[in-house]
Amino acid sequence: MSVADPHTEPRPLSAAGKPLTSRGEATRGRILEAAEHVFADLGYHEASIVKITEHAGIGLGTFYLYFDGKQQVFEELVIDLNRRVRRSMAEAMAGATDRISAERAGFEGFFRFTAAHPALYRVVREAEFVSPETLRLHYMRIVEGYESGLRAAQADGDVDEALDPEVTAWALMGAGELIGMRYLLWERDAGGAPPAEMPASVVDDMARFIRNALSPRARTEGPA
Amino acid sequence: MSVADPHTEPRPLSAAGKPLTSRGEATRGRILEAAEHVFADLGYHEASIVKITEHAGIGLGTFYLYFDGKQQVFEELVIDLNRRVRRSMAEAMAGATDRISAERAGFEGFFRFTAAHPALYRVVREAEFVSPETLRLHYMRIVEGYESGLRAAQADGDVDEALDPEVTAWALMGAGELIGMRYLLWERDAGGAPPAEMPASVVDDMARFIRNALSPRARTEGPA
Amino acid sequence: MSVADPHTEPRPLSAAGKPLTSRGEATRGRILEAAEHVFADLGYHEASIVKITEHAGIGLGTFYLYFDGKQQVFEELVIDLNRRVRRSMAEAMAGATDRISAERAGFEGFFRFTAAHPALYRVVREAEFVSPETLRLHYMRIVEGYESGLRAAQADGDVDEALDPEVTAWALMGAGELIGMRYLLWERDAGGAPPAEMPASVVDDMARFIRNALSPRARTEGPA
Amino acid sequence: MSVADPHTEPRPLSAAGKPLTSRGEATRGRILEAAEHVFADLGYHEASIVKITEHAGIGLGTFYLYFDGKQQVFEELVIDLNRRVRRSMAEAMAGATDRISAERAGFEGFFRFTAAHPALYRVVREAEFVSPETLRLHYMRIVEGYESGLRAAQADGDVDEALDPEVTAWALMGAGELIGMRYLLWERDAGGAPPAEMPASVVDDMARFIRNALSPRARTEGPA
DNA sequence: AATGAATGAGAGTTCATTCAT
DNA sequence: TATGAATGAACTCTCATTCAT
Repeated sequence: MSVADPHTEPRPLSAAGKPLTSRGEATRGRILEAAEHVFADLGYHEASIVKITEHAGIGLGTFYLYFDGKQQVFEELVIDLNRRVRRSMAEAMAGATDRISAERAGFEGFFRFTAAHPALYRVVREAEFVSPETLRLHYMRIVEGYESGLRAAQADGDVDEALDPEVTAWALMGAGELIGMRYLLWERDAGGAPPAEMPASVVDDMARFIRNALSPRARTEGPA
Repeated sequence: MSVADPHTEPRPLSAAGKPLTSRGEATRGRILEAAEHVFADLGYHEASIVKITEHAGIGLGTFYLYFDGKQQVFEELVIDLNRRVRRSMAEAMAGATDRISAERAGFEGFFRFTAAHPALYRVVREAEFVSPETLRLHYMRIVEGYESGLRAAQADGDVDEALDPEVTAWALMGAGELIGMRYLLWERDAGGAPPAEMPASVVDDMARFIRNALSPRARTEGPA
Repeated sequence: MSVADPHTEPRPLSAAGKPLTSRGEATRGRILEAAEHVFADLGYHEASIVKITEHAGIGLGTFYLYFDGKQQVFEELVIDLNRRVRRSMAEAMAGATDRISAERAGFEGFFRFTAAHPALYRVVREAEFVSPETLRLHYMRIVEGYESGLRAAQADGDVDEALDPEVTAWALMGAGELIGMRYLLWERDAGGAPPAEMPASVVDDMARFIRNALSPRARTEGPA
Repeated sequence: MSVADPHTEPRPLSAAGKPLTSRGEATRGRILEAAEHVFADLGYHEASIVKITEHAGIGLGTFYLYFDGKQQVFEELVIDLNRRVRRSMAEAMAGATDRISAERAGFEGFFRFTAAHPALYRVVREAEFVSPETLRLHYMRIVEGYESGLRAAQADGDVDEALDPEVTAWALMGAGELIGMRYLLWERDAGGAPPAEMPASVVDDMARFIRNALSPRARTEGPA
């Protein structure tokens, strides 16, 4: 599993499109932090601009100096989240030597991030209010690096050549995401809180599933 | 892929908990139809009771004779949707003789349903407002039959014994669902509309992925 | 304290003004009983026709066969209450020989009734929704007998001739009523419930107050 | 008759609990004025927030910046009314030299206030919706000063020692209140409007009643 | 005589957004 | 650059009343 470079820098502008002073940039940052906190806590619709600005310690009107509205700040947050997920995955995969262990490491990175920000991730997944385009991009960005990684591995003979890299990449992404929802968000431990990290056994089972699915196999049968 | 029996019948009651006359039952049905339409069109939050009752051609107050509120109709719709998804899958799998083709058929049934009701399925997946319990149940119901099918197939030697049936079932569910989102909801054809059915090539690629992941393999290496 | 004869009979008619059959009369009675119960429990505005008919064990529409609406059934109830209050007072005063003890007995009758139906009495007193005319009549009916009783007692030399009978009657009525509110409705005993009867000491204190106010006095001073 | 000091100052806060700017304070004041007008005109239940804000000439949402809801403005109004009643009574009693004339003056102050705001006073008295605690406090505040005044006068020998000061205070309060209702609210003059002030003769009669009730008397009989 | 499904005006309340300061 | 008072459209929900059965 590999992902596209998540280190592209954002370009901070005011809502009117003007470049920001350093003071303005600081205010903008505080709003984003507050927004992440509030959205994760309350979900998109329960969150309100008043709550965000109160949490940020600024006046209500100030919000509109930096953002066009609720939806816009949310979309920005999704884009940022996407960057962070991909970074978490990229870092986890950095030391891997072969394809199979890289895959496993990638998912570990993904699960680690989800476990660290469960509420935030849930809000994004349940995002009727993110524009479909943004949501599609969110997945696309993660999947596209994955897909080219698979292609390369197929060329090296590390991954079954019969698999379509695109469909396979989406399938694995979906598998990983639902596993994350199932074991990190919907599972409650004794205290009622979601577990702090993905159980090792689940990661092992997932890795075995992936290895099965991907590794080249001696074919004796005819085509599917 | 197998699913728990989706043919359990609902028992229509008024909001006050009383049994319905046939006239009442008809009205209730019209509300549900209208609600499905409106939710699919607008999503949960943009939908409103007024829009639903207008669409149903009834008075506003009538809605509250049959449902406690917006959330309750929605949850009822999700439960109904779940029943229909499972029926669609069960029917598709009915004729399959071996495990691998049954799996493929199950996903074809799933994709067929999603393609037929793309907006509705999207609303359910993006469902911050469904109670987490309902959402979890939605997946659980689908997955649990799947899981026991895997167990049985493992006993018969048709599926790799090294796989954990639970994790595998969730992984495949997630894979199928995201594939559905990707190729049915987010893909737009020339006319801007989502495609009416899953392209055959994608189904083939998915089937190959599943066969790889599940079929037993001669093991020469040690454990992962 | 004396009161006008409270034994005048009501004339049961349907909402359309027609005389009732015995079956209809029974239904009407059940509605009135249920209404008293529900109004006392919930107050005027929290009470609803549905609750009343449910309590009466009849259909919703049936209510409108016997009453014009919510307000009408309430006014009827107030009139009935008035009759019962006056009866309770009249019975208490029946055995009294002299004026002073008759006064005391009258208040005891009044307090006894209030203690037996605290919620109902409260609802009537707090009756923005009773037509002002009905409310005025409620007090008038009680006070008018009182007033003529005072006049007679003045003629007999039992009550201070300098007092205006009308003003005095209203003053004593108000005194008694607020004492009732204070010690029966607003006072809560240990268990949180209002006391079941007026404490004897309060009745004694009240009686002393009345005796002071009413009994003729040797006048040595000039006029007030 | 004496009353506890009614000059304590209120501290205006927004609904969110924040201190107000002078502009905010002005708006809040306009809402209160409008609310008093509308409540007095229509009673509690017929009054609505829309009517209040329309009368105040402000937007609907503005109301909720200053008050939590209908009930809260109303309770605030009752508290304010209570303060004004007590002030009116205190001012009337200020010049009185002896107890008896102080009592009379107190009632004159009370009647003057009721005559000036008849509708408002009626709404308060008929207040099923004021929390019982608030209503009880309303009376308590007036009565408690009254009661201690009676005690002091008993010590000085100006008031009959045999009377219980508490019961007597409530009795006189009730007497005065019902007299107010009777002659100021329920009495209509030729033009159909309630009289602008309490007729002097009624005040005289009331004063005589009070003097009788309170002044010490030579006792030759045994206890009541 | 009795029913209860249907109605819709109107209630209280929220909150993203504007704009004068 | 920052503010927060003001706005009003839109929401969910209630319930007295009607009327076809």
